Amino acid sequence: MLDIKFIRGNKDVVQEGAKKKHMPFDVDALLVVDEKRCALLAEIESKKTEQNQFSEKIVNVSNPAEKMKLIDEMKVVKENLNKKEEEFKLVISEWQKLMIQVPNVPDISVPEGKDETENQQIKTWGEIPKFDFQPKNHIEIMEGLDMIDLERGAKVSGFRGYFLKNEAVILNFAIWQFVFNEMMQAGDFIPLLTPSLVKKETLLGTGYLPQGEEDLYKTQDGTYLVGTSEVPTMSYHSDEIIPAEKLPIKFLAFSPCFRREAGSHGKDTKGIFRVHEFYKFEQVILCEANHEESVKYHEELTKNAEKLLQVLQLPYRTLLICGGDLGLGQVKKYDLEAWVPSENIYRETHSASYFHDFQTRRLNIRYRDQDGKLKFAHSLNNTALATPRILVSIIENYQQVDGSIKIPEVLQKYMGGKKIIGPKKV
RNA sequence: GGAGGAGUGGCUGAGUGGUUGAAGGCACCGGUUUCGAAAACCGGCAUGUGGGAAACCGCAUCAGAGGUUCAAAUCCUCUCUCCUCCGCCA
Repeated sequence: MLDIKFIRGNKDVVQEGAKKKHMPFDVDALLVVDEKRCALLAEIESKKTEQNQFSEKIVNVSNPAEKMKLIDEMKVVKENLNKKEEEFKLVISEWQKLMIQVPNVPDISVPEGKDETENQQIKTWGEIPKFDFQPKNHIEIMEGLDMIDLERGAKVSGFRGYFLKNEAVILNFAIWQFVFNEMMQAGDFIPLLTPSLVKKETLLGTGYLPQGEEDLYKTQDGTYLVGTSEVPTMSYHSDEIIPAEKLPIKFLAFSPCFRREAGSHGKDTKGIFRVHEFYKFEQVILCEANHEESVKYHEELTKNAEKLLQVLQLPYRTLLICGGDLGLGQVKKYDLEAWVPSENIYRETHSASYFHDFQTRRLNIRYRDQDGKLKFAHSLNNTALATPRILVSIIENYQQVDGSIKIPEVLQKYMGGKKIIGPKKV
């Protein structure tokens, strides 16, 4: 959510921002409603002043007849007030509806573009592996080593269901250990194991609702399954005033993640690249309300993730996300994509964005500034690592001609020194 | 799942229809005192929003939403959260 005062004073900036994000939003329409709201509010307030003054009089009058007369007079004032308040209810609900739809203004450095096809590659790292054999995809490799059961996954869980088996499980645990240890060394992150079942407000607060309803699983109790631990983690400090000296607060959050993938029908229907449930370590930062701070930590979060891919020796590239591919609240976003040999392309593994105070305004997360003023903090987040998706890249890049998989060096110590998975004995 | 109890400012805690944004205490900030500190004493101390150059003034806020009333922290309804007891349970 943006500050209405900011919107009033910078209506062109906000409108241009929406345009850059290719989001249909009419700032003028909002401002018309806002004006109505302000006018009605002023009217109601002056009527209430009158009412309050009358109340005071009524209290101080001892003569019963006079008191009755005043009360009768008040009834008229009250009736008028009620009418205005009914009117106001309609206006305010319209206003609120519009307010939560105002897109945050993208940074000046965000490139123009209508959708993901116009994102800009700004960096590549690592050497794309050359195989002297036809590389298999992760499904073939994993099935060949009895590491996955997709058929039974579908039988038990439905479309996009999967079982990881045997070494895949060990590898997965090794990755978690690795990520956790690396990240804990990387900085002052507070490890957090979060709920994955959350209340609606958390999703509104982080900006996943109202727009993203169809991609969320909802329970019969009105709660939702999160698509990322960013949601509970950001909500952790909601409605709080954080002591300024505690900022920045950095979380390394972990949770299962659930996504309906409603907008991705027919995409990546095989394997474990796109699944309905997965696990993710997420980096979340709350910092002072200052653009430079946000930028600084955005780069830091991105570097942390890059470091993990580099240590895993996975070739990747960094994308600067264009306006049309940004979310409602995002100011700027980098995606990291790791190399997938079977498809001969890079595919997304990380997404780093910052929001300024868009989320904290909705979640009411504040701190007291040096000059004693309460301010909404800034928020940012980035993936640390998600499984099983990262397995796709690891397994495909590390595959051997005999169908076995070399284990990335940094993971070996988490797998009892094992250096290779397979090949399967016949 | 059943039966009860509770939710007031940074904390504690009074307040059960009428100058209550809310007593008292603690914490915090300023001052007096002191060589300095502690103690004591004096003063200040919520947030949001509208107006104003400012002083200051209006409105709202006592978990949240709605209702009753001329008037609600106080009465009624629903929701949320917490506590106690019983049942069930990884």
